[in-house]
Amino acid sequence: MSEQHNIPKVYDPAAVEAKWYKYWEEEGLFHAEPEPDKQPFCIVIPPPNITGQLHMGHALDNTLQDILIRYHRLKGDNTLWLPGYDHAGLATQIKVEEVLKKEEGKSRYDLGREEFLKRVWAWKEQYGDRIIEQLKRLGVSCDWERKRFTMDEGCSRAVREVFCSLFEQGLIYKGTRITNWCVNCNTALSDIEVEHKDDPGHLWYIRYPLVGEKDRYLTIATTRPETMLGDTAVAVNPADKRYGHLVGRQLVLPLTGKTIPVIADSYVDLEFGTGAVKITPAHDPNDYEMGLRHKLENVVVIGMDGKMTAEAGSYAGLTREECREKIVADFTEQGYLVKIEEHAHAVGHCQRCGCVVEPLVSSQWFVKMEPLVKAAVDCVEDGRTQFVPDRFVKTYTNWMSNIRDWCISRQIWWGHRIPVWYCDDCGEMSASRTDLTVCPKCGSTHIHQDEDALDTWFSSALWPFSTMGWPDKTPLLKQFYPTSVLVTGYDIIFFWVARMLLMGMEFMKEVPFYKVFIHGLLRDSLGRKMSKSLKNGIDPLEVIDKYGADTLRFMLITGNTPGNDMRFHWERVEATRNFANKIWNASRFALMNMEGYDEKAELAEPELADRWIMSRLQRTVEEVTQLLDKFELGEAGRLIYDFIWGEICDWYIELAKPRLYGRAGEAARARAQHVLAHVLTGAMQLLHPFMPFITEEIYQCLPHKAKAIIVSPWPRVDAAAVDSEAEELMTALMEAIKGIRNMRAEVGAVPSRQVPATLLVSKKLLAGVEANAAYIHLLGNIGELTILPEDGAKPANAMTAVTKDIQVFLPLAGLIDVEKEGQRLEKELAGLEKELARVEGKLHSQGFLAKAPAEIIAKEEAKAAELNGRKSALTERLAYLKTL
RNA sequence: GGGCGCUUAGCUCAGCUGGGAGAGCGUCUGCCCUACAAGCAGAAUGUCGGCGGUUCGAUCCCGUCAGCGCCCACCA
Repeated sequence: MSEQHNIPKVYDPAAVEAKWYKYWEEEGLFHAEPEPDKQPFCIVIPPPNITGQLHMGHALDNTLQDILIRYHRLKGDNTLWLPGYDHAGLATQIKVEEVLKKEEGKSRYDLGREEFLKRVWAWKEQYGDRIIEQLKRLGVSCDWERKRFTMDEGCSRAVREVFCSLFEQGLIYKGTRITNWCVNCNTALSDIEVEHKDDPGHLWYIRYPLVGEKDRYLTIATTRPETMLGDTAVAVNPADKRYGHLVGRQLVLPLTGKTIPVIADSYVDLEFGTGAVKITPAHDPNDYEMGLRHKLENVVVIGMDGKMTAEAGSYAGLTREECREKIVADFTEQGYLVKIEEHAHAVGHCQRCGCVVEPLVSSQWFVKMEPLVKAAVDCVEDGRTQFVPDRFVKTYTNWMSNIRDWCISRQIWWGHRIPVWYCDDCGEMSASRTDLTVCPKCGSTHIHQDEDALDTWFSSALWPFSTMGWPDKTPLLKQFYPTSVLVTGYDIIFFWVARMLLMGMEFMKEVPFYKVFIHGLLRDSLGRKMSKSLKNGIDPLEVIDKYGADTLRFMLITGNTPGNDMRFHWERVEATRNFANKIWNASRFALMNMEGYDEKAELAEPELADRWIMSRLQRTVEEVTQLLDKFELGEAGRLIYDFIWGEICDWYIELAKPRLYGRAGEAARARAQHVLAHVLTGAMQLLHPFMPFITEEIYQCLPHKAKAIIVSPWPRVDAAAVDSEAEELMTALMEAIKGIRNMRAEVGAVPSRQVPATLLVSKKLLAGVEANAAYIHLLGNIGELTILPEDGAKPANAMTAVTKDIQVFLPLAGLIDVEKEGQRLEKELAGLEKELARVEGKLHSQGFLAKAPAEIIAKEEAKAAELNGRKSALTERLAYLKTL
């Protein structure tokens, strides 16, 4: 914008954004060092996956963080936004395996662990920074010098420390039990990585013959007939009179010839199905528990690959699905099938690949949750960590109080390898902070490390302190832990927020963050989740390319409220782009009229518009500050929008034009320039957290003190500049001008011609209106203006607008349609009377007068007086019209 | 089976400590006036989902019903 005479009419964000981002970064303005005597403000970024591409969710999440960060930086806090990325174990491994398959036709097993990991690291080096570069385009002001990675040396050391510490306390253990197994990804999963969907299915009723009794059966109902090959019992409820006599008897397991017992267990629901349940301990979590209670055998008929095992006899080798089909066919053929019912039930799917999760027995590592939960729940319940909005506290505590042990081992290679070594000689199992080569117990060198890697979320859980140098006691930790705010979507409260609280409380003995600011999901214009498969995702980079990052950012945070989902509409992008352009043009206007501006020039006394807009700026600063402190970013944005467009542009600039054009002399011009520059600068500072680029560009062109707006001081409320008197008078004038414009538009024929007008003004404002009559001339396009006290003579044959303090008469003789004007006034009167009736109803109510606060009563009384005044003026006018 | 959210103008949504219903887009009317037609000026449109309750007063608090959506949950 430096070439003031050639400033383009349309704002072009591309060049501006690249220029300022480079400048901020090169000047080190994002960087923070611990400064113990300053108020810290810190956010750790939710680390994006190295496989990631920027999507709208990131754009929203990071815009929110950047707004908070920039706001606090302006407020003078020692502000650190600590960035980094996540190795995303399974996701990344799958991605690299895909590439490997496609390009070389090989699997990871073909390469072997070591070679494969080299490939993943290479992939990370090549593509890992892609999303970082994309984030930069959004304008995020992270301290890139401190960029961390969940698998860098420091974070890995923290992972080891935490693992070993929990292991030593017995809070990490290895156990053989039934866990969620993805037969496609070939790994165990934690409970929350399984997505339950209600799938339409069937309930098959099958009869199991009683041993030694011809034609006597016990009929069971199942949703998974193929697991019957692994049945080791049938259970009934001990209170079930229908089956009491069968408990202890033996049944023939159809198709196998095996015999299994009928057992009694109160877990069984009498109402469901037939009240008799087949028990498959190896393939169902409930049955597994029951198997333990009754010491039943686990017969594994489904393998880790999702295919039937040798135990399945003639069904071996079939997939689960094929086997089900065949079993049902065999049942039917052999007469065991009684009936089939439609039955929708929840089926677990792998979050990553979508296939049906199989509960299987395997040996896995778990974190024992119960001893950790209390501290993590207490700190939220007592408010040491607060959720915004706070309804998510309930979501969090509910989940935490029902939590089961966390399965942390994954049968993958990419990630933190479990730091446990097994001795082949003495059988000792040792967890170690450093790699072992000899068995600590027997000294044998025949040891091997556990093959599995940790759940990605294990390292994410440590992120707020592992990135600050823990387990060392670093200055960074001292200054910035606990962090100030964590910003994330409600969809990862369990995956991440909860785990950070658990680990933070355990290892730091302090909350990891004081606030959790939760936002919703971005959806497409039809309200659908944006997804790759639907191809309905909007690429944030496309929006930035077409409209600029400022526009995307402002669009994302306005018109929606914390924790709620939001739809993406291109129309809203355009509307926001228009706002950016409006700002651009207002600034362009200011600069074009700042020529010869001298900060030391003699200034004329401020006039009404100056006092008014300065006062409005103060109030806007105050409100915006309060809203930002409450995380109500959308409302804050709206207020700034209204101030800039609705007050600076629509009124102040228009009123300042005569002076800016030099028609009132140099001192008056300087005053207008001074005020416009001041107000615009203040508005840019308020807006900077939301729209960093355009505000920097404009700030740099206006007279400024700080080296850049990004490090300028946040506007402070200047009580002396608040001027209620000016606001009242200005409001009255604006009302009158709107009344005039309204009447002119009604008539339609005289918009461009100056017309005379008469004003009757309340005593209180009479002098003020007289002194500022020029505003009415200018914005009402009024020629000769007669200003009289409120009891002055009303002009005949004129249109009338009655406002609180000013009655306006436009003598549009010959132009007004008496009948139409009468209708217009009748309509206004009707609305007014309705309102008056409501107010007076209140004022006549004893209850209201007795119980309402005095200030409300006074307000209602003032309202009644005003409405009465307007009513009599209107009535008078109507009576007059009828005489014409 | 629990828990939560939403229902406000034609559309998308604001409206946070209960006191005269708002914005953007769209629609209609008039304007290329020396910042901006991505603009200016004006207008129209709402039993704030239904029903009860609390209150002097409810879009806002409580209860209930309805519709939509989400999350959690080991009843085959």
